Amino acid sequence: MLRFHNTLTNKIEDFEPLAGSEVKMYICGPTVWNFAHIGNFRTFTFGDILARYLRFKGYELTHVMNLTDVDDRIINESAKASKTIDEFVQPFIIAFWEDMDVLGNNRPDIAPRATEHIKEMVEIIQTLLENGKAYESDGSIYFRITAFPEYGKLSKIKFEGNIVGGSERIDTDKYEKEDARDFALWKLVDKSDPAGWDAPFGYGRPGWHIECSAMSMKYLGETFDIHAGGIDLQFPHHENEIAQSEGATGKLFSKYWLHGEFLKVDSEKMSKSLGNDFTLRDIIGRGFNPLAIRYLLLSVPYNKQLNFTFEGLNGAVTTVERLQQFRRLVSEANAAEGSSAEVKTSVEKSLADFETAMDDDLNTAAALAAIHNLVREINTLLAKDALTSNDQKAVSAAIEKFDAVLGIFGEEKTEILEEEIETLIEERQEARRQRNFARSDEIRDELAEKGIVLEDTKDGVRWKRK
RNA sequence: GGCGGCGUAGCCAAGUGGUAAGGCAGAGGUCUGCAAAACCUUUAUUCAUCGGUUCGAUUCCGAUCGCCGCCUCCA
Repeated sequence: MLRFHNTLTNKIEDFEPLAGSEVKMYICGPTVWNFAHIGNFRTFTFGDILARYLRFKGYELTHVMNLTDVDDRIINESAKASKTIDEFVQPFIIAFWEDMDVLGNNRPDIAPRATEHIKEMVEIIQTLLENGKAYESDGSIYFRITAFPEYGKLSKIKFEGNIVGGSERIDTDKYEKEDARDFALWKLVDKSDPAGWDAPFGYGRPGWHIECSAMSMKYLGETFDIHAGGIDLQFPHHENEIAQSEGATGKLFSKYWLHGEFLKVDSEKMSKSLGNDFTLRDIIGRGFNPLAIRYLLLSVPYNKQLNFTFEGLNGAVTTVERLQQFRRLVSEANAAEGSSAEVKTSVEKSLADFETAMDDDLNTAAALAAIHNLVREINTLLAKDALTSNDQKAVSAAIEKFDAVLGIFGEEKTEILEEEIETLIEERQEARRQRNFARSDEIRDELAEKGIVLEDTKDGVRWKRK
C-alpha cells in the first residue's frame, strides 16, 4: 500500500485517489529564468520519480507542471532587450527541457505557461471579488485573509507574535492592504506598459500565486489528488494557492501535499557568496555523468535534506557504472538452459523490498539497497558462471522494472564504430598471443582514448564505452 | 524572536523500543602477462552531548550544543 507524508495533515497517510485508478497531480515547476540550480533539479527529479512510481503502481496519471514565464525580472529584462515576454523567455524554456532530458526526467503530460492562462486567473479573481474574499485597493486586487479562516492550515504558520503583531519588519500601512498578510491577486499597471493584460477590474498583471490555482484547476479539476513542490514553496505560495482555490470553489483543493526538502552543499547552505550554488550545467561541465547526478539526487529520500558533496558525486559515478556494467553482464551472460529456485527467490525478494521501500513515502534509499543486494547476489553467480537462462530473463525483467521507476541503469547504446573496434581488438589478441604486450597495451590505450574500455575475460575480450 | 527539519563509521546515508540496511572510499585475497571488471573477506560494542522513562533506547521524554529551512519583497 502506497503511503505518503501529507504536509496538509502532517501525517503518513495511505494513498487513496479520488477516482479509482486515475490520479491527477500538479507539481510546481520553474520560474523559467531561474531553474538551473542543482537544488531545483532535486525537486524536479523527485517529481519525476513520483510520477514514474505512480505509473509503476498501475495508476493512470495526469501530470501537470507549470512554467512560470512572467515575473518582474522577465518583464524588466525583456523590455530592456526590446523583446516580447515570449521572445525573451523562449530560450530559457528550451534550456530547461534540455536539462530535464539530460537528467533523465520524463516530461509532464501538460506544461502550461502562466502567460497563456491569464483568462483563467481573471475568472478566479472575479469569483473571489464576488464572494467577498477579495477586495480592490488602489486599483489592485488583494485576497482577504480574514475571510478564509482556514488560512495557515498547510504551513501551520501562526501569526501571533509573528508577522502581524510583534514584528516590526512590516509596515502595514505602506501596502494599502486591510491586513499585512493579504496578498496581491492582481496588480494594477500603467496602461502604457506592454506587460499587462486587460481585466474587468483594470489593466494589470497577476500576482504570483494565482497562476497555479488557475492552471491546476483548469487541467485537473477543482479538486485533485496530489500537489507537490519544493519545501520553499510551502509558505506562502502553496498556502495562498489553497486560499485562492478553496476560497473560490468552496471545495478541497488538493488531497495530498508533498514537499521535497532542500539540498545542502558540504553541509552548508547554498549561496552565491559561498560559491557553492552550482547549476546542473556547472556540474556536467566538470565532466560528471548526468546519470550519476541523478543517482545522487535520488539516493536520499525526497523529504530529507540531502548533503551534496563532490566526494558523494564521485561515489555515485562509480555506483552508476557498476549498475550499467551489471545490466551488461546479465544480458551478455553465457547462460545454460535451466532455472534456479535460489535466483527466483532473490529476484522476488528484491522486487518486493523495492516496492515496500517505495510504498513507504518513496524511500529511495531503501529501494536502492534492495537493488544493490540483488546486484551483489547475481554478480556472485555470474562470477561462477552459474546463471541459467531463465534466471537471466528474470533478472533482466527486474532491472527493467527498477529502471522504469528510477532511470539509473543508463541506456543500452547502439554502437557505430563497432567494426573498427572489433578489428583493433582482433589485432590486439594476435599481439597478445605472440606475447607482444607492448603492442597490445598500445592498442588498449588507443581505444581508451576514444572512450572504449577493454576487459579481458576468460570468455574473450569485452569492451564498453566509458 | 516564532515555527519546522536534521545530527548514525573517512564520506553519502537507511532504520527500529530488543540489540546497527545499502553505496563510495580503505585493507587483504581470488582472477589476470599487466590492467580493468567481477567476486570473497574485512571496516560503528555503537547511533552529537548530558540526564530521565524502561527488563532493555540509537529509536520515547527533557535539557544542551551544532547545522539547515520558512517567517519581507520578487518568483
